[in-house]
Amino acid sequence: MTEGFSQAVYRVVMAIPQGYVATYGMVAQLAGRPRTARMVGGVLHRNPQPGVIPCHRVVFRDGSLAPGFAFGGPGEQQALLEQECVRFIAGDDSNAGAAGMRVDLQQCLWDGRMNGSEEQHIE
DNA sequence: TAAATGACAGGCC
DNA sequence: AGGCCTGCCATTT
Repeated sequence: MTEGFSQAVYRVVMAIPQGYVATYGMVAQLAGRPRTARMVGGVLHRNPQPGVIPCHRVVFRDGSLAPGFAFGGPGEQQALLEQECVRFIAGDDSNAGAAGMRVDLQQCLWDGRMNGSEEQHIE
């Protein structure tokens, strides 16, 4: 199996707790390859185990999502994140105006730290 | 076997 | 501040 790296990526993505998001670069680093952010996305696109790997929790370094390459739909990914209590920045509050909907990495960026147990409970 | 591609990231203009 | 270009590295054909 030459998918050792893919396996690591799946494991990391699956370890992302609810309400949190991780960047491709972060996942890559946790997977053991700090410079393979592109690979992470490629792996998720190749074999996104449906229902097993929450690829919607993986976002860009800017907090943006993959444009047009979502698993079920560009809006679907964002909706899922909102469903997990992930805050979104609409660039409407009190900050630099104008800024496509981005995930609030300031609050929901995963620390790469697990919750003690090695498996999270998905309701 | 080698070359091209690709769900990114960071730096530069 | 925003947009463009290049670099990195594993997988695929």
